[in-house]
Order: sequence, then C-alpha cells, then structure tokens
Amino acid sequence: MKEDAKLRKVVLYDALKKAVLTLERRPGSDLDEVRLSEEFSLSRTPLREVLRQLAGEGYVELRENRGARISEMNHTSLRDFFLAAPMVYGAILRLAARNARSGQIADLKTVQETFKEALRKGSGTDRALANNRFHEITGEMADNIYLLPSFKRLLIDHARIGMTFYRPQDTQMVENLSAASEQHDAIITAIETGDEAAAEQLATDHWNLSRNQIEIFVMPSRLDIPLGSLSHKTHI
Amino acid sequence: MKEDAKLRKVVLYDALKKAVLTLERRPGSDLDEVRLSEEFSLSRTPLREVLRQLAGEGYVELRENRGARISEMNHTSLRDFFLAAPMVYGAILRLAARNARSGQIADLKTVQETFKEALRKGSGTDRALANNRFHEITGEMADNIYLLPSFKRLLIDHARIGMTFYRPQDTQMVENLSAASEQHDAIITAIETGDEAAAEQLATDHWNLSRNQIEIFVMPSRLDIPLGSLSHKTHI
DNA sequence: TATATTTTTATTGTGTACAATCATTATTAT
DNA sequence: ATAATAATGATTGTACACAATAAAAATATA
Repeated sequence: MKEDAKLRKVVLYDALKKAVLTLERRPGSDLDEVRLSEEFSLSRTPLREVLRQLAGEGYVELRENRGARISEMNHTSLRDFFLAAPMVYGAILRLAARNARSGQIADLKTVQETFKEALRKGSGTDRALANNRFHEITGEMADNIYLLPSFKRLLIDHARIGMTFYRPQDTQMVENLSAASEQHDAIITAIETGDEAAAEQLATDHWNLSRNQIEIFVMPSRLDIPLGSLSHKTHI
Repeated sequence: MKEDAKLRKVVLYDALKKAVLTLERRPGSDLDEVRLSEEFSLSRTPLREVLRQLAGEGYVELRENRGARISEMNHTSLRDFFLAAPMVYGAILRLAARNARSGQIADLKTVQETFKEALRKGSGTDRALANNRFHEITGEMADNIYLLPSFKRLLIDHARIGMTFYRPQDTQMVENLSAASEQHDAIITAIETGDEAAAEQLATDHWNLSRNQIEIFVMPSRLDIPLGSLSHKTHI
C-alpha cells in the first residue's frame, strides 16, 4: 500500500486516454475533478497534474476556472485532419522504413495479428485500439521528436474517427476494412525492406481509404453536427 | 491582492518559456521546485502544474521523482530538426497564405519591423524572440490544430538555435541575417497575395538558410557536443 | 584503503483545508 | 411581471503539512 498512489496515477492516465480514444467519453464532455478523484482513489492534486499533461498531449482541453473537457471534434477539425494526416503520416512512415529496428518490426507484426483478430471477432473498440497501437509503433520507429507531437495528436482523432467506421454497416465498409488490413501488411513489408518511397506512398493510400470511409459515413449533410453530440446508436 | 496568484502563474509560465527560448536556462539544466516557487511567489502545487504543461509543450522534461529539466538539444535533435522543419514549415506557410486574416497580416508586419529593428540595434535575444514571434504568427494563421503541435515544438529549438547564430561573428553571417529578413518580407507578400506555392517555397528557402548558418557555426567537429553544455561566451 | 551498508539530508509526491470563482436560485426594485 | 441584484451552492485554484523517494554522508566491514 505504499507506492499505490503512483500506480493509481498511471491507471488514471491510461484510463482517460483509452476513454477518449474509444469515444467512451465523448468529445466536449466535462470532466469532474471530484468524481474522478473518487473513482480513481486519488486526491485532486495529482489528478489535476494528469489533466494538465493530457491537455498538453491534446486529449483534453482546460478552461480557466471551469474544469476540463474532452477535446472537441467538429467538421473543421475533420477537414484539418485530412489535410495534415497524409503529410505527417507519409513522413513518419518514410522515417519508419529508414530507422525501424528489428524488435519494433516484430512488435508491429504482433499488433497487426491482433488487429486482424479484432476484425474477425473483436468489437469496434478492439479494432480501433489495435489500429491505434499499430500506428503508434510506426511513430516510435520514426523516432523524430519534432514530428511526433503532431503525429500523436492525429492518432487521437484517427482513433476516434475509427471508432465510428470500424463498426461496419454495409458491405463496402467491410471491404474497406479488409483493404486497410492489407495496407497494414504492405506497410510492414515496406518497413522491413527499408523501402521508403513505398512506405510514404502507402501512407497516402491508407489515409485516402480512411477519408473515403468517412465520406460514406458522415458526409455531407451531417458535417455541421459536432461528432461529440452523436451517440453511437444513432449511427447504427 | 486577490487574484494575484493566477497572474503569478502566467508570469511564471511566460518567464520559463522565454528563459528556455533565449537559452537563459540551458538545455538539460535542472529546475528546482522550491527555488522557483520562492522566486515567483507561488506554492509548489500550481508551480508543478505549470511544469506539467510546459512538459506537454516540449519546453521541459519531467522525470519520475527527480524533478524537471529544460529539454535537451544534441546533434540527434539537430538532425531531426532539419529533417522535419522544411516539411512542417512548408505546410504551415502554405496554409497561412490560404487562411490568413487581415488583422494577422498586420500583426506580422509589425513584428517584422520589430525584427528589423532588432537586427540593427538589438541584442541576440531581441532578434531571436522577434523571429520567434514572427513564425508563431504564421502558425496562428495556418490554424490547423494537428500541425501546430509539431510546429510549436520546432519553434522552440528554432529559437534556441537562433540564439546562437543571431549573434553574427563574421560577414557571411551578417549577410545571412539580412537575407533572412528579406525572406520574411517575401513571406509576408506571399501570404498577403495568397500565393500558396510561393509561400511553401519560401519556407524551404528559409530553412535552408538556417541550416547553412548552423553548418558554418557548429559543424562538423562540434556536432557531438550537446548544445546545452556550450556557454554563450564559448562561441565568441 | 576500498567497498557495502546504514543513517542522514534534500527533494519530490500526495492529501487535506481553505480561498476564490463561477453558476444557480432567491430576492428586491421598478 | 420583468430585470437587476444579492444570497446560496457547487466547483475550481492555492497553500501548507506530511509521506515517500532519491541522493549524499557517515559508518561499518573486508
């Protein structure tokens, strides 16, 4: 019972991150310090430090004297997302192909198996989290402290968007999912062979597929509705 | 005397940021919580929150049970820097040309005048800070939440590198400085006319100039020395 | 003398009490 | 009845005391 506090802090940090990524906590929703501190058996002091850190990483937003909120997502951020993602991700994958270490490649393969497994019989959450982890590893491979901040910020909303379209509604979405999985395989190959050009091109393809999926799903009439206000059930 | 605490918090935040950017506090140096809390008349609780936030933005690094440090700079980060900067900055300037608002353009012109003034009779610090502010504004113009994290991280080290080469030692460096100033002017024009291609190209030119300056200055023999361990005087 | 072990000191991390601020409801004045 | 104002309640922000940890010094042991 001595160093529990530090552990609980990590638990809180991980739990909040996951809750954001999976849309368990929806964009724009409030975070109550007292409730959180009770739920995670932490006093408000370390809790607030965690919130600050999460804010710095883009998971939550802090407002003066008015508590924290889960980061917003709206049609503006979607537009910004698809503008920034291909470029940053292209650079990350190119660097990943250049710098990846064998241990990391092994990790990537493992996660890809997990992702395929999730596609077969996992939940939307499982798929989104596995996909998120896949891309996180490519970020670690790239190992560029200046690109990582934006890349990580992109991954947050990539996961949240994924939580929507990883629950396939029709045959085309199912096809897109398996296409995404095949692209992951191709990405692994490109990284393994150090083929930077191929890796960069695959990034573009991968994000184009995502954008396609989004367009099927939410465009164009719903674009003015903040994603946070849509419950999951509305989508099904 | 009532809401002073909040003010002092902002003062601390700004002071630390500036101290990092100007190399007043050197990369890798320790931050003592008690000393800082005394210096800024804040208790350690809000102080630690500020440190967490600064860590999220890349100004400082936190280590478990071992306090905060100013973010490191070494030859690896320099390499990463010049790899990431042209791309991110190119995208930022392209978007700035696309989205800039007239008020922002006016601000940019004002800061550019300040920069020129600093070149004529200001200190190295003045120049680096004015240059930093110039680029910050282009970031605000671009207005893309996914690109900004990396851009801001780049600006930190851009300023710190600048603190070195904005103290010109020979005629070539002076020429480079005035070239940088002219590029700023060209950037303003490109943004004002909405010429995205020109803006993007200018970003490349601008960073190439910076890299050039660095190479004159620290390459290649000193590359293995962490920048933080070099005092200013050593350079002159 | 060199190395391990212990004790001491300094620094970071957490819990709690209280102060300041915001949001809501109640009250008063027009 | 409506609008402005004041009291109330809920929530965030700060200070300080103490606990936990790491670093340094002192002691013991080979």
